[in-house]
Amino acid sequence: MRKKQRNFIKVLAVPMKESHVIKGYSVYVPYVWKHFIEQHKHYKVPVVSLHDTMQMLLMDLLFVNNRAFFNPNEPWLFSRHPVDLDLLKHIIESWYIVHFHKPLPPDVLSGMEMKEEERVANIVINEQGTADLSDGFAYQYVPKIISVKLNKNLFIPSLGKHLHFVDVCVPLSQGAEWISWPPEQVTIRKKREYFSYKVTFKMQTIPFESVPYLYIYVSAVRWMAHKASLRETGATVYLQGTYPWISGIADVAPMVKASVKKRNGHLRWKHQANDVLQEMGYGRLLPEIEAVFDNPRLHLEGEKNHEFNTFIPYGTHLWGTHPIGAGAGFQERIEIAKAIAQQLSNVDPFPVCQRIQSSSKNRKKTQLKLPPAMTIEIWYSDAEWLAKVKETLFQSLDIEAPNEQNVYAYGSSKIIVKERAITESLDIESNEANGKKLLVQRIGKMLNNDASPAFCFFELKDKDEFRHSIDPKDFIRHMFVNHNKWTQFIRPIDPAEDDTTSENRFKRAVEDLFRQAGVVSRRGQAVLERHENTAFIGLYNIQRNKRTSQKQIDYPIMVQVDANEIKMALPHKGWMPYHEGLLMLAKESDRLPEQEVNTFLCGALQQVQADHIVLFAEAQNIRGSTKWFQNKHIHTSVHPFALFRNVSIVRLRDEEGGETPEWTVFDSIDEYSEMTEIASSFPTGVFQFNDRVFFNIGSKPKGVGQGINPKKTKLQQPNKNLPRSTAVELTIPICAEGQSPETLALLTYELRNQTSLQYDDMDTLMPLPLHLAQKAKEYAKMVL
DNA sequence: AGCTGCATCGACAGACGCTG
DNA sequence: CAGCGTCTGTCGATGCAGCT
Repeated sequence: MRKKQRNFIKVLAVPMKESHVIKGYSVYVPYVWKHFIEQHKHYKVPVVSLHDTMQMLLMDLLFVNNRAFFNPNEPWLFSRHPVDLDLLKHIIESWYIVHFHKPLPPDVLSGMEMKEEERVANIVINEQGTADLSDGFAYQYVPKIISVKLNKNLFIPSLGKHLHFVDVCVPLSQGAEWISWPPEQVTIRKKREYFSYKVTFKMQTIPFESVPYLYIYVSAVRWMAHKASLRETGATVYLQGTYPWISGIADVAPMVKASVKKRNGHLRWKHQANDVLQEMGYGRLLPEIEAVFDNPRLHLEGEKNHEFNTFIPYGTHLWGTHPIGAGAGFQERIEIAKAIAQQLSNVDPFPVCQRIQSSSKNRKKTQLKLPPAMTIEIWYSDAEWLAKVKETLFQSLDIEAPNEQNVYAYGSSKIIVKERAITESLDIESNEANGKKLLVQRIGKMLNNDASPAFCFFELKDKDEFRHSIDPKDFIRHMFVNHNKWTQFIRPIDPAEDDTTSENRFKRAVEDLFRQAGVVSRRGQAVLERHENTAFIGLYNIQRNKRTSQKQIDYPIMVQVDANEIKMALPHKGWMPYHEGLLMLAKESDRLPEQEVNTFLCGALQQVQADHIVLFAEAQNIRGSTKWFQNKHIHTSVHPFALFRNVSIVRLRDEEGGETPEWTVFDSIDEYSEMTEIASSFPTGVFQFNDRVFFNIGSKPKGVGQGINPKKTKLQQPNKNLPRSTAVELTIPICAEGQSPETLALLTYELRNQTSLQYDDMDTLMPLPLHLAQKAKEYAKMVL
């Protein structure tokens, strides 16, 4: 049976058409206090710690302004209700004593005042019709203020009940957050487990949209019910309880996020929060955090030993896995978002995006396009491993039987295979004084001044197994690059590994080696040949910091794919074949001054011979070095490459940092009018948002999201992983003559869809030239 | 104009859990 | 051998205001 195609998606984003006027109460930094803090420069007054403490103790605060000490026109604290100044002073004084072991001098806080105030967040629209907010703080406090006003008692039809949400006081930068409380309970393996639904709100602008949008994300928080131990040095927990100084609070108390730190193997509250409370005269209000981690279930079951219950959300920074699967159910996710959106607007405010269809069909090529000549060296220590690599290699090249000369033909390409034994031990204790030098010597000895270009497989243990010795991977790659050799590592044969996993491992390794030689999938080659006179170019800024590289690297590269060749351009070096570019990258990558970036890009573009050039760049990567790609600067006619008439530009923005919205799917516009969304799992395709912005949903690896019934709620399938398929936002500001944003959007998807040799059965997140550019990063200079 | 201290922000890393 | 999605924490770059 043919699967019915879903033709519409609805984006879970609410347009914020009106400017917001917020009435509240503000406290400004008193002059004496500001002066006092400044006098204490030598102390490094940890203002952040004070702010975190205040946010934790004064739940009513809408925000704490961390910059207030430097900006006398901005309020320090902003609250919906009048602030109890005596209490505030008491908190500050107690905090000071705990941190400095002496009392705050008298009168430092005497000038503290509270006043009623309005803040205005106006929507300003630039000449391109793109919205921005007049008040820079608005991106942070508007979501908070909107969320505070909403009714949090929501009826969720698929659950057949109401969910009650509580506000979570989070630091200003994290937007706004709700948690459903009491938590949901499920029984897994005869044990009771807990989770809550979580809603987060974020303000986002979208190019060429005259209004900002409030993105609504619905996810799940899985609470730890059994002993929790930290893998990392810190964690965030949720606190819920009654402060002694607050009376008559709502039926369900709000929550606060608080930080926990691990020092010398022991857990403690960050900012000495409990000591501050004790200093205030309330005793140790917060529970001993180590006891909470030992038995979190006590707190979830509401046993009242202390004023505050503490809940530990599961994260990968904790050891072990959680019996409940990640993610919220598809049904509830939509229903929760809808129940919220309906309060913000009378009509259904979610924008609807229609699918755009491509009519073109590709015929898969039968052969891969390889370089004319290729030498492949296999560096082995285990004969069985060597045989396995050869077998996999021959399979990929359709070679029936090995011959004695080890020279093979594939299409018009000549392939030479060489076997080379790893004769030196590369396992050198990390405490060996000259360890690194020794390593370089030994690798050099094996290479024996042979600088003939070759693609090399190298048998090497996993990183984990070099825990007590130096990991030679970077040294090998570096030395090999200097001898014109590309490296592909493959782990030794593991007897515990099952056959299919092992086969896949070797197959993917062979494919990744071919990728380094600039080989694309059969389907990818067909796509490129259909667009014969078009050059597809990915712009990518390689960034590495000092932790992973000798020095900081900030280096733009370009990767061009067309029907004939895959090329790379480097600053001051121009275009060269992709594989040569990789070697060059290892030697040349550096910091390129910002003002030289555009010279490089334009210079390289000038040498491109094609009827049509399509440039791809990832927003989060490129907008730092080329400001034009930022939302507020992106433009439909003025652009950095205006010299070239035949250029089209596609900017991609992915999910990182919550920059793309969630969505839901449905079949037809009739269903839309009846408001009957179908919570489905994973459609793919391109959906149009406005004239120049699209959302592209790519396919997932097979099996991700399988075995999930989208009609069932999380409560009905608690142990299933319910992934959130995200969309990539495509912005197409510039179209060459004869091109339209629609055709370019479809083209972009075509270049994501099964074009990578290694993933020829699924989509890559980025289109082929960008994908290859990102992959080149591994060759940028590294730590030695 | 250069320095200092604090704040924000983006990139990155590492982990799990699912997958091919 | 990899991918994506999701989470957390760390680091370095950058930006700002005030001081010298």
